[in-house]
Amino acid sequence: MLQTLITPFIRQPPEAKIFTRNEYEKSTSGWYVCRVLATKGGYAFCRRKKPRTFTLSAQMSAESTLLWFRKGLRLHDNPALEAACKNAKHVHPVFIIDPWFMNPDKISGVRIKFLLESLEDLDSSLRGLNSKLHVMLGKPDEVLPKLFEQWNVKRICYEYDTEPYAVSRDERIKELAAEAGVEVISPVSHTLYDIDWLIQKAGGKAPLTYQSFTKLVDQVGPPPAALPPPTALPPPKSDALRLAAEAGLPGDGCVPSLTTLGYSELADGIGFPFTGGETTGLQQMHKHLSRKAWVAKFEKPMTAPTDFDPAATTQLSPYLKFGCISPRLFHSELVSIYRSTPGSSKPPVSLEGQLLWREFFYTTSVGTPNFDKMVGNPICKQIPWDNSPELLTAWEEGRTGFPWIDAAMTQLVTQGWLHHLARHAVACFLTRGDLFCHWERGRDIFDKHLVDSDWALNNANWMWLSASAFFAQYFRVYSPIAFPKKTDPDGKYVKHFLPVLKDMPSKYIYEPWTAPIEVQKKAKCIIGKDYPKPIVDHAMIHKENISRMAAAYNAAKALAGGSGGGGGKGASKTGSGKAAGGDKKSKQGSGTTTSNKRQKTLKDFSK
DNA sequence: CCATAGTTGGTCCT
DNA sequence: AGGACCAACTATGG
Repeated sequence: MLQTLITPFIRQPPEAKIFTRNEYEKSTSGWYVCRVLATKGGYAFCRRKKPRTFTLSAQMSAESTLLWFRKGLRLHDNPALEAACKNAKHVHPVFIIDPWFMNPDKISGVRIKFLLESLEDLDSSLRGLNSKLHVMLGKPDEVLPKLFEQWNVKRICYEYDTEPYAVSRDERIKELAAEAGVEVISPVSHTLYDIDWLIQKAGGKAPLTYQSFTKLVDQVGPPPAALPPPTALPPPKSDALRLAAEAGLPGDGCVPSLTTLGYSELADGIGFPFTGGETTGLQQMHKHLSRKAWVAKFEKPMTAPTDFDPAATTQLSPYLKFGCISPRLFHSELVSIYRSTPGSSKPPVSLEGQLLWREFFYTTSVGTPNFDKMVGNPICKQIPWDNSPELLTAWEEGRTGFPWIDAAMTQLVTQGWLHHLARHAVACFLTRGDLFCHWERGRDIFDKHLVDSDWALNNANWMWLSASAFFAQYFRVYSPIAFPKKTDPDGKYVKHFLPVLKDMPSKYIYEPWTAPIEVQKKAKCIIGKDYPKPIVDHAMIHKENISRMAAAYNAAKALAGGSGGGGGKGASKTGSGKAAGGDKKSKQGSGTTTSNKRQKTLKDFSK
C-alpha cells in the first residue's frame, strides 16, 4: 500500500531491490549498476566501475523519516525526497532557519524575502500532497537530534551540498545521526554532476580552464535525467508539531515573516522582480524555453547589461541558487531545443554554457583549498591590494561619481540582481580597474546583496574579474564610460536607477562632470552637490593599476622561482623566474611612485 | 620546450 | 562592422 504512494518512482514489486540515481549495487560481473529515470517515463541502467557517491547497503523500511530541505527547495527532481518516501509510513519535511544565515549585516532582506517566498511555495505544494513543511528555528545540530527523538526518526534525507559551511555542518549531523541510529541519505541534485566524481574522473585534479572542463564533461557524457515530481507522499505524524514543541523547539512550524527574523519589511519597489519558489521558477523557466529561437541563438556577450524591465537574460539564477528549479531539468530542456534547432549557439556563450560555467566553478571550488581567500589559495594571485574603507563604501553605496557604476550598484542593492556584465563592470572597477580594493571585500558586499549569491560562483567570479585566477589579461579594463555606451547610448538605465540624473543630456550621462555648468543647472543636477564628482580619474588610474598588476604578477613569478626548492622541473623554472624577477623589480618601483600620485588623484577627485 | 587560445576591453582606423 | 594595435598572461596539450 505504501508502494502505491510512490508509484511514479517505483514500479518494481515491494520485495525487489530498488535503485535510483546515485544508488549503486555491485553486480556479479563486478560493475556497479545504477538505475536512472529516462526523460519521460521509462528507466535506463547505468554501469560504472566505481559507485558515484555511495552505495545503499539496504533498503530498510522506516516508520518515520525526515526530509531536510536546505537548498533544493522543490518537489521535482528531488532524489532526497524520493529516498525519504521509500518504504516510509511518515515523512517529515523540515526547513531549519539557521541563525548563521539570518544576519542583516551580512545578508540583505531582499534575499531573505526570496527565501521565505520559496518556503511558502514549497509548503503550499506539500500541502497539496497532504503533507506540510515544518519550519524550525535554531542551529541544525541542536534542532535535528530533538526531532530524531521526538519523531522517532529512522532515516534522514537531504541534498548533498559542497559549500564548506554545509560540509562541516553536515559532517556534524552525520555524527549525530549515527549516535541516534538514524540512516543518512544525501544524494546529489544541486549540480548537474556529482562534483567529487567529476574530479575523480579528471584524475583527481579539478580543471582550471573552461575548455578543459567542457572536454571532461564531453568525456563523461550527459548528466542524469531529472526526476518527475511526486504525485503523493507519506504524511507526517499528525502531532509532529506538538512533539517538536514539547522538546522546547520554538516557533509554530510556519514560515516566519521578515520582521520576526529581525529584518525590516522591504519598501515598495525594493526586491527581486519575481516571486521566489518552485512554482514561479518553473513558470519563468518555461516562459523562456518557449522562445525556442531565442534560446537556440542566445549568446551571453551579445546581451545588454543595461536592459532592465525586462532584463536581457533569463534571471533564473536565484531559482538555481535556492534549488527552486533543477539544473538537470533546465539542461535537458535546453539540449532538446538545441537538437531540434540547427546552428544553435554553443558553450561557453550559450545558455547551456552558462550551466556549465556554474558546474565548472563548483568543480574548482571543491578542488581548491581556501577557495574563498587570497592567502593560502594556490590558484589565487597574491596582489597587494589597497584597502581604502572610504572607496569601498562609496562603491557599495553608489557614490563613485560614475553613473554607470553607481546605477549598477543601486540595482544590486534594490533588486538583489545584476546582469553578468554589469557585475563585471563594477567588480573590475572596485579591484584592478580603478579602486584597487581587495576582491574579498567586493565578494562580501555581493554576497550580502545578491539574491542569487552562491559561494562557489561568487568567489570564482571575483577572482576572475580581479585577475587573481582563471583570467590573467589584466590589461583589459572595462571603461565605466565607454562600456555602457555600446548598449545604452541614451543612458536609460542610469536615468532609471539614478533619478537625480534623469534630465542630464545623453551626451553627458556617463561623465556628467564634463557638462557645462549651465547644462547642470538646467538638469537640476550640480555635480559635486546633487551628484558626486568622480572618485578617481579613470583614464589615469587604470593605467597605473595595470602597471601595479604587472608588478604583482612579476613578484609572484619571482617568488615562485626563488623559493621553489622542489624537483628538477623547479630548477628550470627558477632560472627563467629570476630573470623575469629582475625585470619587474624595476617595474614594481615605478608602481610605488605612481601609487603616491594616485593618492593625490584621489584627493583631487573626491567630493 | 613550444604553440595556442582564451565567455564578453578600449581606441582608432577603415 | 571589422580589424590592427595596445603590451603581453598562463593552463593545456603536444
